[in-house]
This record gives sequence, C-alpha cells and structure tokens, in this order.
Amino acid sequence: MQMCPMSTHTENCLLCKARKPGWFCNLAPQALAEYDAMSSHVMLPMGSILFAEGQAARSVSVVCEGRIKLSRSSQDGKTLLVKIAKPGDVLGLSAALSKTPHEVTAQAIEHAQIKNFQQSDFLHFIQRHVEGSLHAAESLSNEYRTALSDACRLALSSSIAGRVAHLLLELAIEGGTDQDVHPEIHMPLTHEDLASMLGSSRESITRALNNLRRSGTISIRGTKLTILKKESLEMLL
Amino acid sequence: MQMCPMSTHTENCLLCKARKPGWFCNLAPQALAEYDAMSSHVMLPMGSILFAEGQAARSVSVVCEGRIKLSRSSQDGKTLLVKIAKPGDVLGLSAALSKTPHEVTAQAIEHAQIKNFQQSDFLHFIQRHVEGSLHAAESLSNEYRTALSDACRLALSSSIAGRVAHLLLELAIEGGTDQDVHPEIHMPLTHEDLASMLGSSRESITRALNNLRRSGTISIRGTKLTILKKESLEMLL
DNA sequence: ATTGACATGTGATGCACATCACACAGCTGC
DNA sequence: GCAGCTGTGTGATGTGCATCACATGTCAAT
Repeated sequence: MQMCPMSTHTENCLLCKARKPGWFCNLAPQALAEYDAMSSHVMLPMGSILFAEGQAARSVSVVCEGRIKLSRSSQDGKTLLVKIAKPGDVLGLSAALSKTPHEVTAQAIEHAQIKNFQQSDFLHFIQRHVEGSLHAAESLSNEYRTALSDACRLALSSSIAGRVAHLLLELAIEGGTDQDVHPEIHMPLTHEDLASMLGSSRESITRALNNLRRSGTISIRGTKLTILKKESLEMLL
Repeated sequence: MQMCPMSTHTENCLLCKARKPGWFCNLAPQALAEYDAMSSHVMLPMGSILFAEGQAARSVSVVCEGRIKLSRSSQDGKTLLVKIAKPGDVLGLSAALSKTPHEVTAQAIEHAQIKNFQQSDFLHFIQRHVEGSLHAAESLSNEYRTALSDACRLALSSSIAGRVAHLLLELAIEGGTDQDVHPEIHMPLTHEDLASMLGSSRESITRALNNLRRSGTISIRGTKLTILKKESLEMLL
C-alpha cells in the first residue's frame, strides 16, 4: 500500500486506499495532475446502474469506494456474474479501447464513489502517456486472465462440486492470505450470486456448500468462509 | 489490407498480409525499425509446442503464417480450446504484462512461422513507444472480450444446441461476411475441436450439428459451413 | 486393393443437476 | 407483536447429456 505522491490529492480521493496502487498513484506528477484535472467525482447510490450491456460507451471510470457488480444476461433471464469490482478497478476500459458498446452491465451494490472520465479524454490521455497505456494494458491483462479462468471453470469441471472448489481456491488466492494453512475468504455473496458465477442453480450451490461443510472441508460463519482442508478441494479438481 | 510502410520489410515478413494491420505496420518508421531489429524469425513445424501452460514466460510472439492452437487442460485430461491463433495474433502478451507463467498451451497445428521477441525486449519496447503499448492494450481488450463471450456461452446457454448456435453466429461475425444473407464460415475444425470449445462431448456436437442440418438451418460441405436460417439459430438463444 | 488412422454417425444406459415446491430462518420496519 | 422480504435448507421428479460401445466413412500411405 503506497501513498499517493501528491499529498493534496491523497486527501481528496479515496482511490489512494485502493488495492492496485499501480493504477494512477504511480504516474509522474505532471501526468497525474493532467489525469486528475480531467476527471470528475461521481456518487452512485446503491442499486444505480453506471452503464448497461449494449449501451454505447461514453466514459471510463475508476472505482474509489464501494462494490460494483458487473454482469451479463441472456434473453431468457439468466445472468452471469462476471465480477464484483472493488476500489482501484477500472470500468469501461475494454469498451473504450475496442470502441465497442459495453459488454457488461455495471450496477452499484453498495453506495459507491467513482472517478469518471469522458471516453475521448481518457483515450487521448493514454495516447500521450505511456504509463497510462501500460496500466491499461496490465489491467486488461488481468481481466483477460480471470475471464479465461472463468471459462475454464465452466468448461472443464463437469461437476458442480468441482466448480465450487475451483472458485473457492481462486478466491482464496485472490484474497491475499495465500500460503496460509487455513485461508479465510470474506464472501459477501449469496448462494444466488455464486450460482450465477458458476452457471448453476441456487439450490445446487446450497447443497454443494453444505456437503463441503459436513465433510469438514470448509466452515462458514457469516460472510467468513474458512478452508479447512485445501487438499480436499484440490481433489475435486 | 494496408501495405507495410517499409518496402524492404514487406518482402521479409509475411506479417504484412495479416488481418490485423494495426499491430505493427502502423508503427512510425523509427519505432518500426527498432521493433524489427529486436525480433527473430522462427519456423514452427506442425505439432510443435511454442509454450506450455504453467511455463515461465520468456518471449512474446507474433504469428506470421499458419495457425496456432491455444488450449488449457485440467488434471483429468479434459481440454478447453481457447482460440485458434491466426497471422497477426500476438501470443504470450498477457503473461508478459502480468509477469506470470503462461496461462495456455500454444501448439502449431500447421507448419507455422512467427516473429519472436525476448520478453524483456518486448516490455522495454512498449515502455518506450506509446503506439506499442496501445496496440498491446487493444489486443488484450479483444482477447478479454472473446474470453468473456466464451464464459457467457458456457454459463448462459444451458443446452448444447444453444451453445453451438451461439458459437456459429460468433464465427460468422468474426468471419467478416457479416450482414451477408447466408454467412459462410470456413471451419477447419473437427467435432472434437468444437466439443472442447463448448465444454461438451464429441457425440453431442455431432448430433447437434446434424439436427441443424436436417432442419435446414445450416449446410455443410467440407470445411465450408453455411448458415441458411440465421433466425433459427438466434431462436436457440 | 489393403491397412491403418482418424473423423463422423447413432443406439442404449444411467446419473447429475435444473426445476418445482414448500418450509424455515433472519432481519427490517412498523 | 406482525407482516414482508430475502436468504437458505431439502425433498421429489424429469431430462439432457456424458459415457460406453460399435458401425461407417474418408483419406493417405504402401
């Protein structure tokens, strides 16, 4: 967690508490000033929709506070939960770079705060600052990798139990406490959410989690999920 | 299809015939020279493996000729066919930018030819040339979008028929002849390949395709697949 | 023509999971 | 206290598809 080089900026913007300090606190001061000048702060009340799937993309945003749900739906009402964006995450990047409509819907699931950029301003900025475009590339690289992982989880683990295990292990790695013996995951996700991340039904997730609990593989207290037997999860592939 | 600005270069490198002329023929002449100087041409015999899943990433490559299969496997032998890379595609980009091991295995399924860069050279190059890092970002953006699409196909279309329809429609768009009444798809893919793109079994794909043939929705002659009733495919979601 | 390797077609079987249906728990706001 | 909502637990039922098992087709090599 590194501090933002501009002290005045530190006070104004919550982003400096973000998990990805690389995103813009690493910009050279002069680029940072420019970056800051062209951004506007926006408050998103819980439930509000920042942009929707299929909409023309007009802005790029960086999450400062709160969680934003990124999802994609099919005609018949099914929904894939793509990601829960957290402070530091960039939204609308891929749409801006590919000059295509938004590929997902972004909805605030808590009261949230973002930094907002006109798409044209943003593109112009990264065209003039290598650091910016590199950060964009890195960010997209990570999004690509997680999307690929999602696809693999869905395609390769035939059983629901396998998919759940895979997801839990990934959340544990992402959660930071990596080589912990008993990694804990903070999961403010309903079974419904998990189901729509795993392309499954709510009931199946309930049953799968309970099986894991009963076999002593995991334990759940509130939003805290603890992995007790990592090997058991890995055995489910 | 635009010509490469350096005429000598045009003769040396088949990449100028690539589908994504944006990748490096758009570089300013001085950057292009530098780019060219640090690359080496490599021939890949059919079947050879450029890199494998989990390997430390040491280079970045651009496909000049031939097709490269990108896949990912699970312990129990199942394989997800991620993509068939074609001339102009960049390989190893995401591993380089995230500084992580390769996330897929790359195998030449034809005699192929690539331009190869030491990872460090490549990273250094894009750190000094905005055009380069922008191209990288765009490229990753596209990869992200297709990976996301794959995930959605797997998660949202419950039935095999739906997944097949979805894939065919996407291949048709990608294939270029977009608003054609009866889009044709050149598909040098076996049913086995399709199955491992769709997380399904070979037999199911055979049956699904034959159902579509019999209902007059598509027709197949050799590697040429023609979509006769686009609406019927869309109806399967 | 014969062999072999690989792609495709097709039936029979069983099971994992979606779906429906309902019960209960916890929490909020009156 | 009650009502209302959202999340969770659990049985019963039907089915889509993976899986197994072969048959047939296609193309190359010798």
